[in-house]
Amino acid sequence: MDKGSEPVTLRMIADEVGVNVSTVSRVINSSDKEARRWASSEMIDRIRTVVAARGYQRNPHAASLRTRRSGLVGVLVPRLQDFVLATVYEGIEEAATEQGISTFVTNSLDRPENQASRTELMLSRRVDGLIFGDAHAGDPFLDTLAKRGIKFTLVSRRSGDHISATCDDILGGRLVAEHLLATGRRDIGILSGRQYASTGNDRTAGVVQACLEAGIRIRPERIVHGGFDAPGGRQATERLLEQGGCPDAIFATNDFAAIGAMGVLRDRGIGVPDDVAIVGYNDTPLAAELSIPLTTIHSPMHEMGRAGLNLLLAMLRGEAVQSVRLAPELVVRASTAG
Amino acid sequence: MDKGSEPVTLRMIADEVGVNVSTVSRVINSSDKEARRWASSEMIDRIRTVVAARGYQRNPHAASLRTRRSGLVGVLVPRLQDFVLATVYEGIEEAATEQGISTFVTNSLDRPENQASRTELMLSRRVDGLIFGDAHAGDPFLDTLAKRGIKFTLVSRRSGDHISATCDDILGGRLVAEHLLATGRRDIGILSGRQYASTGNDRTAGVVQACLEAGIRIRPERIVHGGFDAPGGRQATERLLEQGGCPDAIFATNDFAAIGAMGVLRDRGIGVPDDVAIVGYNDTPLAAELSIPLTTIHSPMHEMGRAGLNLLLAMLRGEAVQSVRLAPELVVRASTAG
DNA sequence: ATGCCCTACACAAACGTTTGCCGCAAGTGC
DNA sequence: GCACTTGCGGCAAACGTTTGTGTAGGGCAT
Repeated sequence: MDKGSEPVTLRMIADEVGVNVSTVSRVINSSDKEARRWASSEMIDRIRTVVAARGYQRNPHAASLRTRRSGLVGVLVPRLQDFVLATVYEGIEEAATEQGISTFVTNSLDRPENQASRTELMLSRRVDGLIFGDAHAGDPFLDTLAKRGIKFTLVSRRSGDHISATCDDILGGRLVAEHLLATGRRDIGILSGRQYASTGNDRTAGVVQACLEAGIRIRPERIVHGGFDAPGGRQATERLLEQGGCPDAIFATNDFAAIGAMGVLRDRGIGVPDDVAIVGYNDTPLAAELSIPLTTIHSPMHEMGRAGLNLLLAMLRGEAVQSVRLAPELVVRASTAG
Repeated sequence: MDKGSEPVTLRMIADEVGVNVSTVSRVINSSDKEARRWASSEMIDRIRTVVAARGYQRNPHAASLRTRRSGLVGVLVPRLQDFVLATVYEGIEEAATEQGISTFVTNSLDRPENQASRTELMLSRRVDGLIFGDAHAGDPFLDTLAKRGIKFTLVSRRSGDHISATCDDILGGRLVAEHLLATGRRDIGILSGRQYASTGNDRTAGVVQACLEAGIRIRPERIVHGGFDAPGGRQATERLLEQGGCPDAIFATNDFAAIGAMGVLRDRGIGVPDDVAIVGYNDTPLAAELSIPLTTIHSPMHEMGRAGLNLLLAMLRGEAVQSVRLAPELVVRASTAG
């Protein structure tokens, strides 16, 4: 449309219509019916057509300066390379676009110093609120943030009583345990992920609970921590195997960690699923494409992101909100067959 | 620091120091030496200390309104879930943060209507420039954008004469061909990716060139198109195999497509690398963890992102810039052994 | 005719910066 | 003694919105 020319302003269209900018502003920012409070029907039409004809676009800086709202939210994730968080962010961004707001996203690499500095950076950009995908359990950082009056929600991981949109990971863990027990497995090893992530902790807790209810106790050395990626899964699995015998099932709290685990087992000539069953988590598209298709838990990552953003928006509107817990779903494939 | 109180403004610190806001502004926005043009050394010190003590943060909306520069750049990618583009974006974001600017990123899903609408959305947010990771070869969209005077650069894919930061994909293709030929392969099938992506096209062209120079002609039906993910690679491979016999090597222009290809071969009982060698592209972390570790081309994804942003910034400063072509590197693993 | 309430706008003051220009005093050269 | 620079800083006008308040004119009841 306009070819590099000056952007059209409220005043320009006000002049063209022969009316004050205030009237134009009100008409633009009101619904059809609401606008009638401020202008006659004909005037509304004239303004609307001129606005459309000139291709007027509100200057968001001027508007934000005046209203003290930016329509911006900041998103912190451990790492965007991680398929899971990337998907969650896609959900956030999709919902944000629907609501006419924009998002900044950045990696914290799960390092506290980054979380703090990146948060301040977001705040200096005057975001209206924040979404954290990298919450650390028991970290006072979020508490102090809340005390400063900063609005935020959590996605993927939960922490304390802060509002969050997560998968019901405890239930997810239970589903895994029930499936493994039903298929005759009795000695379950768990790649539990990072100690500070509620995701791995809850999934692990779910397995432990369900096993206990079935009369099976999981020994502490069967639970190992490590990164949520393939190399992390590899290392964790090696530590697991070195600590005395091979379990007959391994639950990786993340599909990528499961892939790393399968690498180790292949190297050692341990058969999957004959010698040991493997279960992942998140139902990554890769899970179905692996040499040995992976049994896993489908988690609503996209929906978690959407919910996280909508919760934040509700908070910003001053509504009382409650955390959202979405349902996981078991997907059985070859890695636990037989 | 400040506990939810009113944000501190330029006027507040000006009043506290007992000086005009203009002076404070100039001191803040100048280097140590430059500031001496506007204030005495003692005054500079006093202003600096008060600014630090009060924790002053410039209001970017007010500044942008005045300067008509936002310090924002928009980034369009096909999909953030894609590891490759996520990594490129990490590079962009990292470089952006270093330069004190912020980025919006959004998915276009490689659909032209999204590219257009998302671009307009970014522009309505008053971005200073754009970075496209989803350029379509021969698409006039970018040309019209350039004609409108909008500044942008391309990453990952190139298109026309627009400034871009890419991997030297033709060279990458040649490296693959040379390796396969050297290890005795003669009949190469290529999963070429999307027709509109220069990445797949250039990589394919590189193979074809190198083979031709070695006196080997690749038949057109050996080149199949498809998605850059695992399911895409699976489908493309199936079409490839149905078109008459199995080649003794398959070059997937993307690691994930290679994984899909390996799935098909496994299903059909075709041995890798004995019956057919497989090569991927990008050297994803997963490549080394697969059941059959994947020979692939390492491409500087992160660096591409950094270069793309720095090129854009140079353009915005009005400098004359040239496209950047980064070097690929062959990584040999088991999938082409023997 | 008076008072009053609508409708349909207009006025103007912010919001917090940046930046062109002006001014004053002290120094400088002659 | 003069004109002239130079150093240091103030003044005020923008940038483009939003929003509280003001106000004409018309209709209505009294």
